[in-house]
Amino acid sequence: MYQRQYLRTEPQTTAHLAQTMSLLKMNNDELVDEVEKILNENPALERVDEIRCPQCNRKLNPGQICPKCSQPKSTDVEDAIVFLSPRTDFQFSNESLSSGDDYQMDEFTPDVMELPEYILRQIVYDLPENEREIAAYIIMQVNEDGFVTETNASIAQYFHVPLSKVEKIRKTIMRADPIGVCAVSPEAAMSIQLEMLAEATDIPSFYSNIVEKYLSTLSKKDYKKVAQDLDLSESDVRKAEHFISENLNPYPGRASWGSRKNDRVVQENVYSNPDIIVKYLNNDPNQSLIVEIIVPYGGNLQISSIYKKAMQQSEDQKKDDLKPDYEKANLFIKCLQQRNNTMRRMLEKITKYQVDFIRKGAKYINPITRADLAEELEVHESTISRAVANKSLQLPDGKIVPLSRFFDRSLGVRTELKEIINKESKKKPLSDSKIAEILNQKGYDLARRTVAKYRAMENIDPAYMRKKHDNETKQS
DNA sequence: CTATGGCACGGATT
DNA sequence: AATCCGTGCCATAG
Repeated sequence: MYQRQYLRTEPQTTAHLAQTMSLLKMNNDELVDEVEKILNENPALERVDEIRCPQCNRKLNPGQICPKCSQPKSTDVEDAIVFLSPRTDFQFSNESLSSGDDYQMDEFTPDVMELPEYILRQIVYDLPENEREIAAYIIMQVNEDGFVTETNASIAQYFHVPLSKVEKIRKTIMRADPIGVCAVSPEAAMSIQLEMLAEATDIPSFYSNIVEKYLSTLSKKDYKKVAQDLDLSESDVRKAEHFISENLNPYPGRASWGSRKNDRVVQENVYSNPDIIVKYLNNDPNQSLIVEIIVPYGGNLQISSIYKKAMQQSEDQKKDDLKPDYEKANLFIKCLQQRNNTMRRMLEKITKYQVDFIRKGAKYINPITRADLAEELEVHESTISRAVANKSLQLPDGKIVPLSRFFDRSLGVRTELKEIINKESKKKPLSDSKIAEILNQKGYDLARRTVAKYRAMENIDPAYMRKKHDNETKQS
C-alpha cells in the first residue's frame, strides 16, 4: 500500500503503463517465464534469497506465509482475508522429485506433465508436510490412463512408513479430481468414484460389490452369473451396468472432460496451477475465508546491490551506460508491485460479492460484471478484464476454476436447472418449456430457448433422451 | 402438433 | 471495435 517504491502520484510514463498492463494479464506461469527472461538479460535486476511479504515487506522463511497479513484484521468488513503470498512450495515438490532419480523432467510431454501438478495442487493443503513428499511420489508415477501400479506396500517400504499411512494418502489423492486417479486398477478407481457419488445421491449398495468383483463378468454380458452370485434380479444387474457405464470412468487419466461436443462448452475446470487459492481458516467452513494470491517473486526481487555500487563508483560517462538497465529494473519492480496491488484490491471486492458462491455453491453466484467492479475500484474496465484474464483459482473444495467464473451471469440458473432435472422427473422428464416455467416461478426470467442452450452447455440430454432410465446422475 | 436444435440479430459486455 | 449472450423464428424429427 504505502510502500515507498510505488506512489500513485508518480508520473506514469507510457512505458510504465504498457508494462503494467502486460504484466496484469499474465498468469503466474507466464509471469515466472517473464521474470526469468528479464533476470537473464538485465544485470541490474537480482533475485534475492531473502523472501519478503509482498504486502508488508516483512521477512519470511521459505514456504512461510506472512503471519501478519494472513491474520484477520478488524478492518475487514467481510469475514475474508485477502493477501499476497510469496509461497512457492509447489515448486519444491517437483524439484525434490526430479533430483536424485534418474528420470528427466524434460522427457515428459506437456500433456502428461499437467495432470500430476493439477492433482498435487488440489491436495497439497490436505496433507501434513511430511506426507506431501509421499503424495508427490505417488502422483508422479501416474501413467496415461491415470493409474499408479506400484502397490501401497512397496511404497511404504520405500519410504519406511507404516502401510496405513500410505493407504491414507492414496485415498486422499484418489478423491481429488479427476476422481479415482492414481488407483492401482480400473476397479479401484471406479469404486472410489462410486463411493463419492454415493455420498451425494442414493445408490444401491450392491453396486460397489459389482464394481469390485464382477466387472469382468459384466463385460462378458454374463448378467445371469452376477445375478445369481449376488442374489439379485437380472434387471437389477442390467440397471447397474447401465449406471456404471454412464457414470463411472475406468480410466481417470483419460480426462475427456475438457472442452468437447458441439456448442462451446462452459469454461470447464482447467488443468493449470491456480494463481489464487481460496480456503477456510483451519479448513473449517465456519471460519473466515482465506484468499491467497500467489505472487511468484513478489517479495524477492531487487536492484542488484553490486550494480548499485558500480553505478555510484563509476565515472559520469560510464554511469550513463549503466543507467538504462537500472531504470528498467526499477520500473519493472514497481510495475510488478502495482500488478499485485491491483490483484489484491480486485480479489477483495470479488470475495466480498461472491462469498455465498464460495461458501454455499454455484447456485448463489452474484451476477456481477467486470464493469461494476471497475467502477467500484476506480480503475478502467480493461484493467479488470486483464486482471481476470487467464487466471485460475482454487476453491475450498479443491476445484480449480477460471477466475472469470465469478462473472458468469448464467451459472446460478444453470445449477438450478441441473437440480431441477436431477431432482424432479425420472419417469416423465420435463420438457424445456416446463423447465422454463418452473424457473420463471423461481424468479429467473428466461425464455424456453435459453433453457435449451443451458442444457446443451451442461451436457444434459433433451427430455426424450432422458426418458425411461430411472438412474441418471449427471455431473458438470 | 410438440419439442429441439440451428441460424442470426440486437443489445450488453469486455 | 470485438465478442458474448439471450432470444425469436424456422426447419426438422418424433
